[in-house]
Amino acid sequence: MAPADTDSTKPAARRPYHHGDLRRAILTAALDVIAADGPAALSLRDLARRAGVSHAAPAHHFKDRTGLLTSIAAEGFGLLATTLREAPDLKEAGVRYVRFAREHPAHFQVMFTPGLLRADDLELTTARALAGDALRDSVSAVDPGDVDPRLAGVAAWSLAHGFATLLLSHNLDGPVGAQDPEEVFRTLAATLFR
Amino acid sequence: MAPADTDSTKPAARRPYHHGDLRRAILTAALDVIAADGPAALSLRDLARRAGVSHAAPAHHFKDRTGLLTSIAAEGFGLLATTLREAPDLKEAGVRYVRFAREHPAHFQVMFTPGLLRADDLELTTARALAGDALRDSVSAVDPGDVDPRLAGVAAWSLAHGFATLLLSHNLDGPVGAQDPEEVFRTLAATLFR
DNA sequence: GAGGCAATCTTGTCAGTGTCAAGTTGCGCG
DNA sequence: CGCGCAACTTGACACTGACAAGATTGCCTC
Repeated sequence: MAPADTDSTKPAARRPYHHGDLRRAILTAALDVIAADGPAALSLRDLARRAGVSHAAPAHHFKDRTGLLTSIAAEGFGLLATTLREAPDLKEAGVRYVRFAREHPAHFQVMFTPGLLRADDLELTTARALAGDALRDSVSAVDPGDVDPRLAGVAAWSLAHGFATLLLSHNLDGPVGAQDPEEVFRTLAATLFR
Repeated sequence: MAPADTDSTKPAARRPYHHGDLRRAILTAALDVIAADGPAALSLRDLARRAGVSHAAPAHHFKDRTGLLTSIAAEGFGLLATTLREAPDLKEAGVRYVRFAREHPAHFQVMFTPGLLRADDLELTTARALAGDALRDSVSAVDPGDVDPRLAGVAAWSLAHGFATLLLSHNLDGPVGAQDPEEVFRTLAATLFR
């Protein structure tokens, strides 16, 4: 309850005002709820309660329920873009795509559910474009071979996205079992893209 | 508006009672809403209004909002199973998987969003198992070659599912463009599984 | 260093929703 | 003929998202 650090030096970024970092608090609480019970279980009032603020406080940071989810999606695409950029080659990019979905299930789920998002939001569209660029670059880095690069991109993305989605929806619990999903995907991609 | 057939012969199945086939009416209305605006936009009271019944009527056929969605998912898995059974080979099964997603977007969406469903529902689990069997049979029909058939199944499913999902979430509007998605998937599968 | 200003948060309210409980209707079957 | 049961209605309650209007507080300027 009592402030742990009363030193006057402001850490680095803007520490907003008089209550705390509400925006971030609500975001992380929302991510918890979504990861546990899906976006449908998310309630602004519940998030406000968890953060110890009044029921209308969230609306000031994210206007809407849709606004909150859109912010989450934008953040997700940003994270995904940097993740893909760190991959040395295409196959590894796929592995990290799957890892991203497992480590950020809430982001992932929201990112690919357009019905929840404000499609024309600027932050969202730019972040998504950035992630798209990262994916395209990964594809073009591979030896062009004889296939249409755009088709190859769709193939790689479909494979990784399908695997990740089925994984999150517990549809691979049987086939994959106790094995490490990333390793399964690695061998899968290797046999397919040989 | 007026009943077209007033003949006393009951068609074949149980024509319920004094109002009409409410269960089916609510199901199809729900599918319309979900296809248009996603499962989040679905309201039992709205469905009741469309069917011209009182707000609590749907609860008698599907207990819950979750119950309604679970029924939709079960129906979807049933449809998917028969669809897959009709395919001559594995690649064609993939094509029909994609076609299924396009023709039944509401079913597809709900089927793979576990947060909306009653996971232990009997109808659902049996229908899902049936679809799983159909998929497995399609995979085992192909020349076993040198790869683990279970891995091959996961690969094929991931590819088709990822493609379908990305298609429905409008993430392939750019790369695929005006081309026929099924044809794109066909060539994609051909180059990948050569 | 004092005043004001804008961002942040609160309080109050409204329509809409899911769900439960209890009543009503009407068909079918004995 | 009447009785039972499934299908539906009516009513109520707690909860939610959204909006409007007011209160608080940190910061910036002069």
